[in-house]
Amino acid sequence: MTPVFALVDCNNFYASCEKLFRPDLRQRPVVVLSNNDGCVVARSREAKDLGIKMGVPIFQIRDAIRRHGIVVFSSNYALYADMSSRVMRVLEDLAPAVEVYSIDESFLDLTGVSRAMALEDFGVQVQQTVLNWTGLPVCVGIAPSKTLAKLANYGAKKYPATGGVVNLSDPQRQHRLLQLAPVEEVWGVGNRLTRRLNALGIHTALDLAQADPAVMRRQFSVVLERTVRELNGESCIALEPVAATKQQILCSRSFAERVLDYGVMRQAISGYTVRAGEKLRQEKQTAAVLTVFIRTSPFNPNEAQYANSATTTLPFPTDDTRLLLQAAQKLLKQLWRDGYRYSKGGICLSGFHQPGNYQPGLFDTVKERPNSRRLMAALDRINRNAPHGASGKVWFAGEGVNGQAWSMHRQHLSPAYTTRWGELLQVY
DNA sequence: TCTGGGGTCCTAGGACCC
DNA sequence: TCTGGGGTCCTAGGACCC
Repeated sequence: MTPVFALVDCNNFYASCEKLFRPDLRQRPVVVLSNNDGCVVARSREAKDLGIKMGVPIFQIRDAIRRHGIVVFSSNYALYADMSSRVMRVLEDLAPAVEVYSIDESFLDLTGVSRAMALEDFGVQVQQTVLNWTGLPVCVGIAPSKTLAKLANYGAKKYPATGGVVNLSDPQRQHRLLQLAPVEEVWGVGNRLTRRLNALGIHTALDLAQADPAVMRRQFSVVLERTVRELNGESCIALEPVAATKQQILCSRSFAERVLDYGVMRQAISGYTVRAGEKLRQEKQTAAVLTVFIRTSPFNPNEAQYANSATTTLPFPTDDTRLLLQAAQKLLKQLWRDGYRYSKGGICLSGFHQPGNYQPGLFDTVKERPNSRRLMAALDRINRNAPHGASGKVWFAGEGVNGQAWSMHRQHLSPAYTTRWGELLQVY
């Protein structure tokens, strides 16, 4: 049976989440900022229509914000993650198999559904149900490959006459949309590839679909060959309903203010390390490799630049924050150079093993401390149940105890409407 | 003055093996 | 003068995604 995929994608997801709890903003332009209130990462329809570009630094559009009364939010990931899981639960109710692809997108397996009902009707039903049950608008693209389903979704968003549902099962409709779509809209074709493809005279998705897969493989890679095949309706990328286990865990932040002091940097890196350890234990993994990196801002060419990273292999894979902290602090000491205005730092864990599933070397003498497992579990339990803010939490001294000058700016944060009792929406 | 965070996969090249 | 062939594994870097 030929496979059928749907891509369901929330419209302007972060902006829609913010609007959901602020009916007064229904017709107003809204933007959501990245961490640290740095740049624009989501825009409502109205903000897009005003020409606000994705990724633009906030300080460059201060005028437009004032002139048009654009409403600005800091990103509120607790809210978005919660709304996301609500949407995904609805989709899981409706479709036989779901692959959660990102915070605001899922692929559905609709193979065989057309025997029961028209695919367009199914798409509309998905759209209506998600809207009714979560309040969030979505678009649906349906096609015989994931790449075409993405493109169908692009069509559904781009052309309002579609009502937000596009079914590309029919080859003639495929052909028409491929002709209209610029090649950079194809899933897997980014900036660099677009430039190289344009140079070869490939400008539309149709041009790419008609290219020779073997030539694309030779000149580019097996990835692009697959894209070409997928654009022709040949499914090469399967639905993966079960999320693959992670291969790395990264924790990094830009600092609210430039860091010049080693002690401050040490606190920041320690904080990221603690957070990475929590994520690691959530994943039920242990890590054997740890990388620390620090850098100055690359945006100011007049300033002295320094960016460097250091990696170490731990004596054995561990999820014990104490050992991660030791390793991270040692690496930071190697990396640190006085006299720079650091803008960002972070740590990355990799080389994962399942706990207890590791073959030590014959002459290894170091072992996990006996209380490690229970201590970390207790730590996680306390911090998970602690009220928000520092009170009631336990932490490592290395994270620092007083005001953290490096921690994020979030000047325009909305309440945690759905995840904190104290911040429930109130209706008078 | 001010520019996000967290991931994945592929490839080329070097080290090393017999 | 003239120095093989075939393979694996690892890593860094580059591309992509949202």
